[in-house]
Amino acid sequence: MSLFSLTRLFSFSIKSKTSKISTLHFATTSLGEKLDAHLQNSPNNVEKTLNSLAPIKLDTKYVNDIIHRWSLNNLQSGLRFFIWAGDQPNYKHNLYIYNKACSLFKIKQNPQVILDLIATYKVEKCVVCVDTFKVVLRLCKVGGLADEALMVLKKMPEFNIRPDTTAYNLVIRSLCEKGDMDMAKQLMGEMGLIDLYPDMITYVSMIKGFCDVGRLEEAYALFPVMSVHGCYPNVVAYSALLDGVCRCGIIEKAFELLAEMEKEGEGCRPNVITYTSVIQSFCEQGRAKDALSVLELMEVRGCAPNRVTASAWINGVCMNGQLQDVYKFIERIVGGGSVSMGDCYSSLVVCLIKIKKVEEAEKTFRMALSSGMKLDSLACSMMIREICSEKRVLDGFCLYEEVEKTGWLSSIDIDIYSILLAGLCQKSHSAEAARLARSMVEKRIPLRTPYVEKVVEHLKNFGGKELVAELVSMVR
DNA sequence: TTAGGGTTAG
Repeated sequence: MSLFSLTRLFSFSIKSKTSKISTLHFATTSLGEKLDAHLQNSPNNVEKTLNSLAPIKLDTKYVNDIIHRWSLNNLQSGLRFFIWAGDQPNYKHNLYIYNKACSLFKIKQNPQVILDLIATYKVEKCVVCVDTFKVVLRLCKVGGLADEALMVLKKMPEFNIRPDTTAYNLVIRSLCEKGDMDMAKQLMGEMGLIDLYPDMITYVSMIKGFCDVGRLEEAYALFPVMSVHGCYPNVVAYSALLDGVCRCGIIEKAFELLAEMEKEGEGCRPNVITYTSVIQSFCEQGRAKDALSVLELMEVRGCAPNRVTASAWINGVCMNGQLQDVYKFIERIVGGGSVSMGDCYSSLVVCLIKIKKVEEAEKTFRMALSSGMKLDSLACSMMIREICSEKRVLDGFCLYEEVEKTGWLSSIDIDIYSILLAGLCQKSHSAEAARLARSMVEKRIPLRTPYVEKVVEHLKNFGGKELVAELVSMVR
């Protein structure tokens, strides 16, 4: 089928979509245009102009639109608008918009823009406050600009602004993420010079930072220090340390820490996620026996494992080729009552596919299906996809129909439908293809673009014009 | 939104 006739089939849906988009765009940009005009008249001191226009009702979409426009032709003003906006009452930037600003203003490639911005504030004698700086620091943090964050922090006194604990924490966190622990440590020490004290957030950042670079002893050493300063370690602090200890593979220390957390009681006690992370970490290092000990420990402590715990363990055992242990384990964990058989077998099927034991995966899948287990959507998607990739599209389709009969296929990966349909068409299984196409139309499941031509070519002869048109109108 | 968490494909 030619591209032209395909386009004609599409034309209705495309037209209606475009008109909707352009109206929307127009509505938001008209405000932006107004702002443009004002700022063109007074390009200096953007903030003053913005304040004179206030109140402007800000939301993420509006801010997104403005920074988008200005990043193209007026980068500095765009950045200044962004900083200004982040400090307005009744509006806060979210992480999405910070990331967006980072990429639009090319902060990472050109960190100098941040320093230029501060210099401009100085020259134009802009009215800035501690919260203005915190928006800048947050932008640095999101962009991974630890050194620039530090420079910005050091500039604050020149504006007669005293940084607060949050400002310090933002910079310390940036330095920790960069792995510059010496500077982070130094900065933590400098807080005292202006009568600030590290708080729980400072300490957790430092613990995590030390662990990330393998300086475990220094992470440990923070615990007595923080207690002396009235910051009593909580489960967050302990978990950060535990995570570091696990990643370093120091098994005994991990058990010691788990015991200590339990002993410390309320606020420190490990929970299901704590234990599961440890199990996962041990499994990754091929320590299935130790992972099992953790599982026993959580049972003793009355902390019920969940499907993620089970999955971590099954994954570990499969990767180590100890498949014979898996079935015993599943019996055991399901016996505990907190995880279903279907969840365990779903994880098993996924693992088997990952280690390329596809035949065993299929056997397991069919066995689980016939014993009435509810397999999850990932297991179903991966199994069917795998069968299709072996050129057994009809088998894949039969399995799909079988699973569908059970009534729990609602969340299967929608790409699978296109893969099946295209495969059926290619192999001229016309009756099955038409059946699947009708069911896709009924469920409003879109046909994926790359498969359109192949499917349309075949179905127009066997499925009927109406069916094809409906299918094509839903392409995404 | 100043700290933290867990699995899984293409």
